[in-house]
Amino acid sequence: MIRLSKLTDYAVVVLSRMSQDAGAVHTAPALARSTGVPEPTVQKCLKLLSKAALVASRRGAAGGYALARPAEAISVAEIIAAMDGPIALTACVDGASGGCGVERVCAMRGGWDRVNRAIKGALESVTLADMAAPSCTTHLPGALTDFIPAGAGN
Amino acid sequence: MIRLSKLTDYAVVVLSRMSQDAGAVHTAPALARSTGVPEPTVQKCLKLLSKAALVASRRGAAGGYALARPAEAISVAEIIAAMDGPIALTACVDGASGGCGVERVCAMRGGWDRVNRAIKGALESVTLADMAAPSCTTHLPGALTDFIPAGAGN
DNA sequence: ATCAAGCGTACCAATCTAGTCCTGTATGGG
DNA sequence: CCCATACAGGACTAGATTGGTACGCTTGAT
Repeated sequence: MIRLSKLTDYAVVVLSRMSQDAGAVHTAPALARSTGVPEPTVQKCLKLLSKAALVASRRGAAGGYALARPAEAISVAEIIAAMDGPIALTACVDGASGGCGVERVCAMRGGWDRVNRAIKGALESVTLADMAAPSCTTHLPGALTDFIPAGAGN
Repeated sequence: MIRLSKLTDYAVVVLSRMSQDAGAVHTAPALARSTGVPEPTVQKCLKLLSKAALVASRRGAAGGYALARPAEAISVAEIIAAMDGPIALTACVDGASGGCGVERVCAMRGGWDRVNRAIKGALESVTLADMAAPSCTTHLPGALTDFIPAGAGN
């Protein structure tokens, strides 16, 4: 399974929570309370997100975090890149020239690159607004089931 | 980084090596020698691949492995599924109902599913033949660089 | 019968991730 | 002016996952 780190998952949750009051300043403890994610983890997420300039931080007594951009302008690809680093499938890709000792392997990097680009495109086409938005509307009981194509995911 | 396991990477290498003599029977030690991948690892890969019916195994003294299908009929998605299991980004997706304890999170599963499907499509569109073939043609220098999001510090 | 080669399982080691905590710094209110 | 609040940054620990290895068993040709 191609695994996405939990931190990224949490980040999406936190960001989508923030997008419900876009422009408002949210403190880390408040976000932890409203999302159910442990507070230290929320802080860790927000720190990484602020480093990536996806959220704006304000220090001090009345401080907190706010979305740096509207939710429509934040892609899932950016969130993943902020949390997990560059989006790449293979170790060969991220500049590790010494990593893959087998040289003849590299002959197929072009193929991986093609896959990588397709995946990146898929991730960029989904915004935070898409994830957070009328979720309750689409999230009917059982709606998820037929949302998944037959045989997909396996 | 969305990480693909090394086993999968090795599997592609081994399979592409086998596709150079499609139809022939290759022994695990011979494949290990010709690819540079450690022999036990090759064995592990081939076992998983034979379980997934991507390669046909032949036991006994003159045994070995052969591609079960022509390289054009084997997609990267199948290889990944054989090695790493179902293709899915989040833990929520693969049937783990108790996995994500935060219920309000699940409101956005529809969004993840959309991403998952796009990724799966991308992986299915690339075949083993595409990976093994004249890849050097498509592997332009720098093509990889602009794939990685700018400022995505690891 | 013997030997080569795959099959299966279990096991160990290394790596990576998740989660926590601590110390510092800035801001605003009393 | 002082203190409480909240972010910033890093270090650290525990856990899980993965990669790699080692055994013994089964199969089939010679």
